[in-house]
Amino acid sequence: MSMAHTPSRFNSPLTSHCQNCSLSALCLPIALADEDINKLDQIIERKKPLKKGEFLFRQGDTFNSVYAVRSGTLKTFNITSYGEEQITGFYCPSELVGLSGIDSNKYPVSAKALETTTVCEIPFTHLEDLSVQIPSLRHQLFRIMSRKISDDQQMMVLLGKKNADEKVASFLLNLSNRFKIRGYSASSFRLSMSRGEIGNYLGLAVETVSRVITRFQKSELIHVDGKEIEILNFPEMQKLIGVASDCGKIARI
Amino acid sequence: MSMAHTPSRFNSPLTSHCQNCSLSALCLPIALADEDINKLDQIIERKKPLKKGEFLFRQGDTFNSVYAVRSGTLKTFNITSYGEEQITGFYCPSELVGLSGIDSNKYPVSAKALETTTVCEIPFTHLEDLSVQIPSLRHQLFRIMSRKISDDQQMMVLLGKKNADEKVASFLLNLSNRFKIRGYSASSFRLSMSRGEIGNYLGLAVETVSRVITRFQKSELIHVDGKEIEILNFPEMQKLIGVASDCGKIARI
DNA sequence: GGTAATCATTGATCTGGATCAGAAGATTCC
DNA sequence: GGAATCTTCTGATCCAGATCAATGATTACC
Repeated sequence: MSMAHTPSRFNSPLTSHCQNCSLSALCLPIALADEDINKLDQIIERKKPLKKGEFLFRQGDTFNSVYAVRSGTLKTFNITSYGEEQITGFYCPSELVGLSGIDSNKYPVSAKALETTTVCEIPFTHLEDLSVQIPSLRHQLFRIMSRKISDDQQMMVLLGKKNADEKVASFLLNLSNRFKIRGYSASSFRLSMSRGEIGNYLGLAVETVSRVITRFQKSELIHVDGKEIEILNFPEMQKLIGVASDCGKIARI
Repeated sequence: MSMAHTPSRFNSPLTSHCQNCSLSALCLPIALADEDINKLDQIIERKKPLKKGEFLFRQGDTFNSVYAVRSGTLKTFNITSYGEEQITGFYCPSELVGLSGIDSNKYPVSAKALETTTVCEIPFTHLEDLSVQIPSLRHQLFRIMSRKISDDQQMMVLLGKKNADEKVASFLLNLSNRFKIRGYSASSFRLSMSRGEIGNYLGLAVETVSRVITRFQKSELIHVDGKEIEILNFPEMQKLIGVASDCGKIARI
């Protein structure tokens, strides 16, 4: 399945194998033996890049694979009964899209590229088979799904309890953290989604997102230039979202 | 690990093994061979009932097991930075609690009984081991986690885009459906949670929940007597939440 | 079985963020 | 390169649902 001899598919010479991929430390094969990485490498297909606005898959399509983002950004979304879109997630490099399709064998959401985006396609039946042979891969897979569940639940807390300022601050710090984890700057980055998409995701109107961002800029929490964001005052931003490191203790009362 | 000879643990004679459990068709072992159900039965511990208000586990506790609800209801919740509780889910019989703890090896939420509740404890390392031996169990486990991810995303749509009427209607129909699946009446059931807990879960004030329920009753969509709910007009209720069976098509535009 | 505590309901008022409207910037695409 | 189409921003107005307040109805607990 490796692409090395399949010219019709996209294949950057330097990252055409999991071994050489710059994301290898972040992607699935954490701490896999060389031999195991080879096995994983065998089942992965590197697809040609998606252009902005192209679909990776559509709500209702038959589920066959999960996808690891290699570069670029994707959004996943539902279409509500009135035909409007509800964004359920943004996916950055090294993140896995499509896990929600396992249950019903259809993707319950659509996935669309926000900019030019490359992904690795991982046929799920192969991944499942491989997970039997490689215990650490299996455990990693359970962990990734578990992580997704707890992240989504955090998102439910955000949507249900937080006000506009807290929502936008949480969003920016969450992105910052994801960039940091993969070695990019935590304080300075580019938003690949529009204000409208941010609002849609956070349950806010575009105008509100715009106003909050302007307000944050005026109070020198962040500096904004179009889609370029710089976080100037981390402590204040964190105070805004109420970083509660002592949740466990409070819960104990 | 079977409880048959361990008097210190709760053990109803009729449901002390997975084979005899009335939930067997709903719980994990879908379509497992007898021999496989036996293996699963070996690792499961039947715990003594939780009384209303007791914790199954607390946010921050070390993760060891997932739990299948056998009778009663649980809620899971986070404590926000201001010490208020945010409910992230309700769990009915045959549903699995605790999956979000796999990733960090700690439960990221607390789980508390809403009424007298019995659970089966399933040590996760055993379950993982067993999932290697029994492919259908492994696949079922992936499906359950995948299902949880798509359900939570539906919940995000609800919290982000729906108004009070739609939220309450969705909540009632969702419960109705879960009761129906396990063979209880879909139209008549008892709410084990308070109005306050419903509001907390849906991102609404208690008063709003109360008013919506009263309004639904006045327009003869439902009949309410305290915690007893009867759904009188399913089509209208479904219209309210916009059952869109043609989402896939709309998404295609 | 009686008192305290919690829960549910209803009414009156207030407000955060939605909606409407318009005016600049950016992008896209012939 | 310029018209058409998005995107962002800002101001004015409005409203769904929060908050405040008060009174019954249940439930829990000595």
